[in-house]
Amino acid sequence: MPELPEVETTRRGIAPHVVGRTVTRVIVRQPQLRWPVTAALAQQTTGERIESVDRRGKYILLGTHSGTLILHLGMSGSLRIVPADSTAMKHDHVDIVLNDQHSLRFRDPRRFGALLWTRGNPRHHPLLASLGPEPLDSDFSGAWLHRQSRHRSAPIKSFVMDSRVVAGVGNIYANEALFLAGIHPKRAAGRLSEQRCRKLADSIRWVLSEAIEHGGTTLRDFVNETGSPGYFQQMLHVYGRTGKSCHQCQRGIRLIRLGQRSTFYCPGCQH
DNA sequence: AGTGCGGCCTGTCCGC
DNA sequence: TGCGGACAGGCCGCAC
Repeated sequence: MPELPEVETTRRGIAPHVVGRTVTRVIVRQPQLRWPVTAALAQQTTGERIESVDRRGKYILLGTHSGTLILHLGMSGSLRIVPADSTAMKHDHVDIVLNDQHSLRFRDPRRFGALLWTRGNPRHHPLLASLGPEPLDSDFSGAWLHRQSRHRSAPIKSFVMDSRVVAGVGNIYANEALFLAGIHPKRAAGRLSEQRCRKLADSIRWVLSEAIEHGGTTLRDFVNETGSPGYFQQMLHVYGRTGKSCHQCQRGIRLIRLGQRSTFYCPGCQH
């Protein structure tokens, strides 16, 4: 479910409710997520005061004095602030109970999400260490994209979805950014000019920022920390629009598979 | 080293 | 209405 804008929307939503609070208890109803949620994690987190809520790619980082709780929402995860005594639903796997009678509740039907505890700098954690630049930071640019893509034969869409190239660009926004940049998703990454790389970097940055401003894209069941949906879906140009007419040229949007992922593009606008 | 695929899960939707 | 199969927003880890 959540791509970077949804994760950022979640981060901003929960931050005011968790920063400064202390974890009084961690309730694990279903430990089998992407990696098992251990008793040690619950023990290490309990008693810690949450000092910061950061994001790196699609990871949410809850910082405390002695370590960091790393959260990933996977495909179907969500976080909500709920009264601590509210009834847990079927897929509410973990509650981080806070000292204000509220809980940060992690729900994840497909269980591709993750909760990990790490001491020391979370950016050095194996899962985060090899992530590329943040797409909204200044070190991500057309020049970077151009340099990284030389002599690479992979389709440009797969390339920008590689988290080592740039962190957090998922399927929806990869499709949308390529449309905005006028680039065919199958084009070999290494064959893009620097100018087109610049256009693509700008498009990635623009589409992610826009989506964050609109509270994320609601597909199926994305909801923010209060349970309300995002409004970016109506802004999509290609994602999920197979056969519908292009907003720019009226031709039919096409669907192909690229690296096992649905890939949408306009045959008139993207080359 | 780079590329492409299988697999982890549940829920939903579509065609028969 | 029921059933099987395909598919879904992510990403690690493996084989080539």
